[in-house]
This record gives sequence, structure tokens and C-alpha cells, in this order.
Amino acid sequence: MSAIERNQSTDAARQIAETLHLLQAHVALQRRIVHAGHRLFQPGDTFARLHVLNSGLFKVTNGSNDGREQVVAVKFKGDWLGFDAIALGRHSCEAVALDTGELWSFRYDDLLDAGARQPKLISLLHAAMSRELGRDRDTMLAMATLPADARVADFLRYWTDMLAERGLRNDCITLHLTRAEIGNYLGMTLESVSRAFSRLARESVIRFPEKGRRDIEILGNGALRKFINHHTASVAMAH
Amino acid sequence: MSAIERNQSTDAARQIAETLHLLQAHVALQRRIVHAGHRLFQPGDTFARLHVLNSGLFKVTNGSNDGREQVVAVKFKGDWLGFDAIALGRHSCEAVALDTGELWSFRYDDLLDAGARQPKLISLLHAAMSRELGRDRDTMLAMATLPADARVADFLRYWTDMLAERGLRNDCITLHLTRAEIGNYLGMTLESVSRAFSRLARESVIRFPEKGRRDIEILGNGALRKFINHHTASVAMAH
DNA sequence: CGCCCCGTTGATCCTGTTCAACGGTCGTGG
DNA sequence: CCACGACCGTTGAACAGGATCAACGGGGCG
Repeated sequence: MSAIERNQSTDAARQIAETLHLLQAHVALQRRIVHAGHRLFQPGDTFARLHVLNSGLFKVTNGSNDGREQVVAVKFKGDWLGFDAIALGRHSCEAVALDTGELWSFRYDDLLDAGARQPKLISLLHAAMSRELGRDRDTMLAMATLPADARVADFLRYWTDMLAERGLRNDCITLHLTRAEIGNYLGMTLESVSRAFSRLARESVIRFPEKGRRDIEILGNGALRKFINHHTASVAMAH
Repeated sequence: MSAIERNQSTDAARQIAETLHLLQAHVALQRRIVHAGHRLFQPGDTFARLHVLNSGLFKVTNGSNDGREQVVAVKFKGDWLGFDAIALGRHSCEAVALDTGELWSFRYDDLLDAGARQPKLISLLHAAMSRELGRDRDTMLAMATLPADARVADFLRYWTDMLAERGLRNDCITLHLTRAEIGNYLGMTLESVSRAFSRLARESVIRFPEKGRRDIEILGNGALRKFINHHTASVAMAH
């Protein structure tokens, strides 16, 4: 079990490395450093380029024509950005850096050309899109089936999984998101997020090492999952 | 405005036609009729083929390891099925026919080969995946920002939009889903769905032509949107 | 007929929202 | 230097939207 998980994690890390390597070798790249607050694209921007995050953190928000808006994704190292624009040739989401990081950008057309010579690139592109779809589905599942507290716990679990997959420390995470953003992402108010965090801390699932409460220490690896399952049981029974 | 919408609708219809045409011309297809209840794939199935729906209706459900399950998508004519499996080589979702329909299936590898000769196929594939991502995001936005009644109205709006895009009658739709499935899809209980429908009917946004209450007539094209906006206003202000 | 599934509606309860107050931190300007 | 305001986070109290529990009607089918 832990062997499988370790393999998966190294698989993910290897896939990211392979992606970066192949892009570097076959596609005309533009590398650059972005800082927190930098907006990579916004709704309406015409589509030409895709991006891969080499380090740092992004949030992606989606809006409706009547003014509603939501954080729909958080992007980690190795994640791709820009898929939302392929269908219509124009971005429908907004991507904003949450932290300083390095971004690799390239023309979508160049990627396709390179893919003709190096098919593995296309496979990696498709895998990235497929993974994003799967992630969206898991987010929907959480929003539809989990009560508020468990949803926050699941959010932290996802975050730690992303760090673990990439071989990074995952026992202490820094949320570069406000409570309001987390709540918006999870479909609840900032007060509910705050209360959920407080309860998680009270039950020793997490801990706040700093006064700022932006850093969260994850106590015991299974604790989050246990908490989610525990607060799910009643819902799961309801069939 | 209506000219733009008409163009978009014909664009969508044309894109579907083009997809079917190119697939037929360049990829070894397997065509077949499926009936309501037919399960196309389920979690764990190894991945080899993609599918395009030529007619009929599918639902896609996603489950978690702890037993929660959710309808995460409804698929219409021209939609692709199977993207969920590309990343891991194994399906994570389940696809079930809701109605009799015709399905075109082909090997993913064959599609890639054909794409090397006919790049337009790859573009269409990517557009389909990108569209699905956009749709997922809109679903999340609705779940996170709309109250129950508006969410049901938005669900109907989406359904009619899908029909309109494909040039089909969209003033009267037949839901091949139970209230429980709709509720599960929208993150609410079947009772809430039922009440929402009743309220929509009371406010003359929809009408039930049949006693069965499985068919829904949409009254006045803007009524749904108006209802959604009206029941959103308070939320939109909350900033 | 009897059973099961589907849909509706009512009554009650509870989870999460709303409203409000408060403390801490940071940056700015007197 | 401290005062001020803006922003972030927490917590309490009241409220409400939707969940839960329950009862009932209708249709399809063995």
C-alpha cells in the first residue's frame, strides 16, 4: 500500500520532470519569473499559449456573466495552465499567481508541431488535461457530498497529496489563500472555513505553528482522512 | 445577439458534424446501438477506447473510495466519453446510457495515428476536452454560488442550451433522470429538487405537460435566466 | 392484487449563513 | 513615534435554507 503510494508519487514527479525535459528539448520556450498577484490571463484574452508551472502556486477563477465568481482550481508545480481557452480560442478563466514562481510558456501551435515529431509530448498533454478533468470531478464530489468541515479537511488532504506527489514536505503547508478564497473555492463562507479550521485544530487533526494562522501543520497522516470519513459516515449511509 | 447565438449554435452543430465525418473517414470505428441502462465503462476498466455519442443520452458518475458517489455529467449528441481514463490508463468514472442511442467507439491509439495524418482530428479532440473542462467549471460555479432553486433552474437552462446548440427543439425537454439523480448531480436532496420544480411551475417558468412529470416545458426563453438572476442578486451583492 | 419505485408535500430539525463585535498585523502619513 | 485605517482571522448569537423524517398518491409489473 505505502509502496504503491510511493510509486505513484515518484511516477508523478517523474512525469513532471519528463514533461519539463521534453518541452525544453522540442518546443520554443519562454521562461519567466512571476510574483504573487501577477495575472497570467483573464477572461476574454485570445488564446495562443499554454503554460507549465515549474515552481510557485496559481489560482484559477471562473466567472459568470451575471457577476458570480469562484476560485475553481489551485495549480502546483508541473500543472498546466490555459486549457480553458482551447475550445473557444479565448480564455474564460483568470489565472493569478499566489506566490513567486517560474513559469514556462510556449505557443500551443508549437507544441502541436513538436508533438508530430515527439508523440510523447501529446501523450503528456492529454494526460494533463485528463488529470485536470478528474480533479474537477473530485472537487464536485466533495462539494456535493461532504459537509462543510469535511470539505475543508478534504481540501487540506488534497493539498498535502499534491505536495507529496511532487516529493515535497507535506507535513506543514502554507496556504497562500485567504479564508474568503478558500470558502469561495469550497462553496461556503469565510466564517465557516474559520470555524472548520478551529474544530480541526481542537480535534488535533491540524495545528497552527504561527500566530498568523496561514501556516498549517498536518498532524498524523491518516488523521485528515479519518476525520473526513467520520464526518461522512452519515451521508454515505443515506442511500 | 441572436445572430451571434445562431452562429454559435450552427458552429457547435457543424463541429459535431465535422467530428463525425473525420472520424468516419480516418479512424477504424465501431458503431453500435446502446439502450437505457447500458454501462459503457466503470471504474477500474482498462483504457483503450474513446467514444462519441451520435445520438442518445449518457450520465457519468464518479465515486470516492469511501463510498460516496455523484453524477458528474450528462452527455449529449456529439459529446465524447472516456477522457477520465487517459491520465491513469484506467477509468475512474462510470458511464451509463439514459436512453437508446448510437455510439461511435474507436481506439485512442488509432485516433492519435489518424491525427498524425489529419491534424484537425487532434484539434477537435482538444476542443472537446477543453469544453468539458469549461463545463465542469460552470457546474462548480453553480454549486458554489447558487441557492437550490436557482441551481435547478440553471440545470434546466444548461439542458436547453445543449439542445439549442445542436439545433434540436429546446422548448420541451425530457429528463431521463430521476429526482434523486438530479439532486445528486446538483448537490441537494431529491425533495429539494421536487420543491424547486414545483416553485418553478408555480412561477410559470416551466410547465408539466404530462402527469408523469418527467417532461418539462420551458415557458418563455428568458424566464429561466431571469429566475436565476433574481435568486442570485443577494449573493452577487455579498462582496 | 401487491409490491416497488417515483414524485409530491408537510412538519420538524439542524447545518451553515448572516450579522456583529473584537484582536492582530501591516503600511501609511501626521 | 504613534495614530489611523484596511485587511485578515476568530468567535458569538440569531436566523434561514435545505435536510430529514414521514405520509400519501400514482404507475408499472410480476
